[in-house]
Amino acid sequence: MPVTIKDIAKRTGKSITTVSRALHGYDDVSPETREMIVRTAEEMGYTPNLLAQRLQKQRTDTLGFILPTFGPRFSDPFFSEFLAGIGNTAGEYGYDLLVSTQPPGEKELEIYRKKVMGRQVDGFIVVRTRCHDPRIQLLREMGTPFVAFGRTEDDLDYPFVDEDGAAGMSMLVEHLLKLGHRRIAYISPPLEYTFARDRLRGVQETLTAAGLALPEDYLVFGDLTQRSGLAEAARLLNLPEPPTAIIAGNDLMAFGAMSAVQQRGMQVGRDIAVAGFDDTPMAETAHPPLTTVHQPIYKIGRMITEMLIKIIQGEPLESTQIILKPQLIVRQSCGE
Amino acid sequence: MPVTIKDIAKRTGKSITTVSRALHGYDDVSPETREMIVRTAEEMGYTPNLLAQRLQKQRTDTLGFILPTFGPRFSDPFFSEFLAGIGNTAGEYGYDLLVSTQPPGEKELEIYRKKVMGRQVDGFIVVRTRCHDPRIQLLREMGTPFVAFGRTEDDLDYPFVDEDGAAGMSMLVEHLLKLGHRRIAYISPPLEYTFARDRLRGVQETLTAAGLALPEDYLVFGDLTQRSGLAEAARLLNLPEPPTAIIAGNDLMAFGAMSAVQQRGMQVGRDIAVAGFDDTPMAETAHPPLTTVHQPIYKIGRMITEMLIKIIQGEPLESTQIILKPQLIVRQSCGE
DNA sequence: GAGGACGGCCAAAACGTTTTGGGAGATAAT
DNA sequence: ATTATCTCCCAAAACGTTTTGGCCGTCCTC
Repeated sequence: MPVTIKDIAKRTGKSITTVSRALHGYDDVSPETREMIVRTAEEMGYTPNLLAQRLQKQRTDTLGFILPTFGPRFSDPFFSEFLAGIGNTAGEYGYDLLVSTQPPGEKELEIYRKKVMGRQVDGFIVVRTRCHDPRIQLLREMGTPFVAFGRTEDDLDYPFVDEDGAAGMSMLVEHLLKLGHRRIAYISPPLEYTFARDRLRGVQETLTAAGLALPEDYLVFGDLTQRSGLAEAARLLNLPEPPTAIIAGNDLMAFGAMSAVQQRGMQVGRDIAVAGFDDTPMAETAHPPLTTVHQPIYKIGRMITEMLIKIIQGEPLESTQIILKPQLIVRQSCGE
Repeated sequence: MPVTIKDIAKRTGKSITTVSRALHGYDDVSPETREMIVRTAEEMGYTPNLLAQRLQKQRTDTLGFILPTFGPRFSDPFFSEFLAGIGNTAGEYGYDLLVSTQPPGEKELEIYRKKVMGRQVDGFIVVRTRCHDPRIQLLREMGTPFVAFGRTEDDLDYPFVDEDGAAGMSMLVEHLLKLGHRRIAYISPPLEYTFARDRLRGVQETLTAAGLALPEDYLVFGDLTQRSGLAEAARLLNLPEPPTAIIAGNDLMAFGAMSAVQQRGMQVGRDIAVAGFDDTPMAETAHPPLTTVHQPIYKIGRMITEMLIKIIQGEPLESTQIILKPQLIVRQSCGE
């Protein structure tokens, strides 16, 4: 039903070859013929069949991205922003984006394999790397181009962009120390994520350097959601000697922690300090506005996508392993 | 480089046809040959080339979804949840999901057209319909299967799922009236969206029915972000006679409104009531927990995807236009 | 006027599948 | 012995492109 190149050939009386070449601006077709072909193609509403094009070209011009969803109430500002970054960039470069949703686990790898081996994508974007990330190992084995957001702890050589979470936490802890806090607790994301270890290390090292430590009961673990931030903060506040400052491993848990504080009638920023990590858009308009470490998620999405496209196209990269310096954003949630 | 069906044929000494048929379980190949072929295919690590398969089958098994992003700091829990719904469902049914990001406007329609005409997708999911939605008109014209989240005001016959926003707002307003509120303000999303008119109508009609009205200066407009909720609520609170209750057209703006209230040292739920719409996961853990109207976004994503797949596969639908009854979720942000 | 260069065009192969329409040989029915 | 019916298999066409290699004139050059 749709118009093919063959239809145009028939209509113009030219060969398929000539039509194809005319439409692609080759110079071995005369200007008049080209003009004529282009015009009829337009009239007939021709759009190339991308499947056929790709089969022939042996390239898909498609990037793969697997969204690690957790349960139905999946809602993380991190991902919408990141997705916007990679989506926009891919679009600008003429690439499509194939998105799958899959919680980490067994079937996850199967999807990666199938998309690659089925030649559905030219490359992958991997997000939220884990310490020993099977996805990275698989992609390396298969020789598929990919770029990751985050490092692993295996000493693998692969392209990534990451933010120096340890440095970020360090800045944050120093800030709190300077404000006089001595009892600082930390709600950590699950340690299977590399960024979680990284951030925890930053907290611990900075405290140690200051002659303090992170006591065992001041280190609790959440699952990155607001709900768990609330629950864990509540536990911290119930301690016989509760902390005067709570750092959360991401903004979402920090918001939860703020709610926990407020639920007991205390005031965030005055009675107790709360800080996050990520600087999601909500951090600015929360009450009180959240002190946090900025992570340019959108920009990282763009960078990763551009790197991946360059790799796919065989262009050289200036640097394949980029670690961004974090930036501390001081707002009111830790007081003055 | 990758293994093709031809390689298997060569290795097994059978024809391409037989290999293909064996792998698809046709019964005109003997059990022994089939077994042998399947085994070697596995040994050789064969994965069918989906491009070729699709070109031949004239189906893509892919659904299209265009994420309407607004600027780099795009972050809306609505979309992550919706995306999870459609992504999971598509995956279960063996469909891929092709996601583009594109702000509404000129180029938007071009993308829809290209994906359809380029035979990249079998159908589309349209989200956040507008009153006169050019996307719907285009898709209808092209005869592409699609299902929308939301209605339009043109009287077009197309499949959709929507929630009865007017009824939801009605319940919310009644709740506030019952609590004694008489000065109720509304922060509306842009009226180009059908759901915005719907919700506004619900607010106005219910107030009118109660012998009240929505005065002009109590009706303000935000852009669905938390930031604009904060700004507009601030304007409302600056009025000579400020409202005692603020309803926001979505949760995100409600959170902003809550911040605005708290910034002036007032207490949400005691000094002033704030309510939202959507019941995003954050509503539950905000402080105070937000009274809002529940919208089962994940489930709607699932429903829409299932409907679309049925349409594509030519199966009959029980109902093509579904309007869900909303549910009021009373929490503490409007007091007792 | 022979040789070469060039401009404009095209047939055919290729990409990796699935499907169509048989065909060969064995067994069963007449 | 002929015909019919299976069982197992295959060659070739098709899906819609791009690319390869070459062909046929015309125009120039010596």
